[in-house]
Amino acid sequence: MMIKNKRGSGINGFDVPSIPKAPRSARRASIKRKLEGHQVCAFDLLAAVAGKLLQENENSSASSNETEAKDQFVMDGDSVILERRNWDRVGDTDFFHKKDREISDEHLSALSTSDGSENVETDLRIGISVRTDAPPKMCNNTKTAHHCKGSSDDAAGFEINTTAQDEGQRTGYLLLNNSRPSQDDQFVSAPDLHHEGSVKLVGKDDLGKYISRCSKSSKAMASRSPPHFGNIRVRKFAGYKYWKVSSKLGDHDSCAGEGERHVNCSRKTYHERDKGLDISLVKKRKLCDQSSVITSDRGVSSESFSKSHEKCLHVNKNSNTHLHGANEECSSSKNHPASDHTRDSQVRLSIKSFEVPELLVEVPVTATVGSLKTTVLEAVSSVLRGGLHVEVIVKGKKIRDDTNTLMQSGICHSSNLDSLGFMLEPSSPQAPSSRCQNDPVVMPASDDNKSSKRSPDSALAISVISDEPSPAPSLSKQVKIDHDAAPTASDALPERSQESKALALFPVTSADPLAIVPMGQKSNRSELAQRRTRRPFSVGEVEALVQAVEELGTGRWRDVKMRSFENAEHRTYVDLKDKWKTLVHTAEISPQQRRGQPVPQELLNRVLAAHAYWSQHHHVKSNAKPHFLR
DNA sequence: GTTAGGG
DNA sequence: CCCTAAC
Repeated sequence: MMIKNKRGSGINGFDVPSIPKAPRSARRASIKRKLEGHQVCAFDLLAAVAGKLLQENENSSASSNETEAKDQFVMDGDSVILERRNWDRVGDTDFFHKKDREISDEHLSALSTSDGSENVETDLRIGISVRTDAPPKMCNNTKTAHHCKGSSDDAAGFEINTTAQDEGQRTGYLLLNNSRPSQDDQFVSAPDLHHEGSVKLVGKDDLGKYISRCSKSSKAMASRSPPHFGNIRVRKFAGYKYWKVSSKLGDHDSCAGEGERHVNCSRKTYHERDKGLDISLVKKRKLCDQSSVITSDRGVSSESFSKSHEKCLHVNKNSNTHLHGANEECSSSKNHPASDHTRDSQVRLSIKSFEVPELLVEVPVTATVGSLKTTVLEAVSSVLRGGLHVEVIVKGKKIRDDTNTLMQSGICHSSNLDSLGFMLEPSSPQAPSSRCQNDPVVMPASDDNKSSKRSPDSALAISVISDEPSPAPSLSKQVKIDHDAAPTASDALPERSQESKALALFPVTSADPLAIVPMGQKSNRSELAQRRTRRPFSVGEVEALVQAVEELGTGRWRDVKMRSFENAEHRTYVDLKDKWKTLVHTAEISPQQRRGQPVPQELLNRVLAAHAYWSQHHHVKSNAKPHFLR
């Protein structure tokens, strides 16, 4: 089985870059991320751990009954501690007793770079303390997590328990089911998915409901039909559950009590609930001072954003109530009796789901379903391993300046919230370079500003590309066929190694067969529509283009397309027109000013000649060849 | 649907 | 590469 970048189709010996070349924006974001605060670190830590577990899970079938791992991650203020028993079995000993005050990407990466060769059942709990204004001693207030331990099944529960005394408590949960499907038929689509034909990778339920139920009756949870994923596309990967804000200082005690109760939730229930790959994240976190967010995974719309003037917030574990009255329960609202002014200054927002990086998976049609499942799992794990960070997207644009206020960013009125989106991005590009070629290779999809326009609930898409030239029609519905082989004359692909990096990023457009369908919202699709991945023209393509223009002129782009780029479906005639435009420009500037893949001067000379000719003979766009071609 | 040009 | 006006 081979997974590769879509653009790599037709290219043998696909060279997996050690560091996939992400668009500048992505790289910039990655760098920037390192400068961000604890929240992001905590967030990424969770993602990294999730990846770790998934990875292990993948290899866990042989020894599923082995000793249970019991570990703890604790982020204590600025520090991170991971305690994990028998962690050495998976080779991350060095990191996992690390207490480091510089939580860096490297650490997070280390956390998740185990080769996973050993099977370990995992049951982790993460305690995270996000310190804001609290003095250092407040770190001692961190609630150390305790696992939902118990049975030896292979589910894993994470808990985020954050405490900052001067801000009340914030507690959230990341629930990650690390179980493996025992049978293939567990990958059928869940009947309750919103969209048939799509596959969810995520737990659909609110963890709050889940845990609540778990607290009451583990039987009920155990009997629940599991969320599923399967088929070819994984549609949704993770939803961050609600968390509720209250400014009532007195509330956090009860909240903490709830949290403790959740902690005791039997891990077995997790396991029994989820077969297959199921990731549910319940998370609560303070985004910025005086701001709180209620999130749920119910859909896409952004409908509430609660901003508290208080510094106390706590988790409302009852998911059944999180959609209503959240804002009203903020003591700030109560303390300042629901003045319109107060309400106007607040934005309530419900994050129905996060968009996570797209993955591309390529498998031969002769691959087994089981191997496909493995591949998908690998894909997901790969992304999670790299860690994630959150991007905020307003009207299709990422808000990169974290210092902007919501108002400055246009996140203030409900009308604006329609175009508000969140996206999870890989913190660091995966570097599967060590893999042998036949191993599944998964790359995080590109981000750039392209994906920033993606539909907000386009959580996770995995495009499966067939090597078969003409797959069965029925298959073509589900399998994205790649016809992106370079056009006729571009076989040489001298820039191949360069391209192979860029290839790592291949977005799925909403029009693609495997595109993700918005769950609840359709109106903002245009604003969040996805931008195509940049695909530089190869020299061969340029030559083909020049040739065609020489013969057809500059006003017949559709003919050019049909003549020389008929099979290059990713090149529209507009693309060709644009490329010609840039070619002319390139030819007119000095070589020193040119950038990108060098175009042979000979070709540029032909560009200039053709451009000059057709500028003069614009009216002679007949079939007659220009004189310089005769 | 195409073309042309600005962004 | 996107968007849109103009055809």
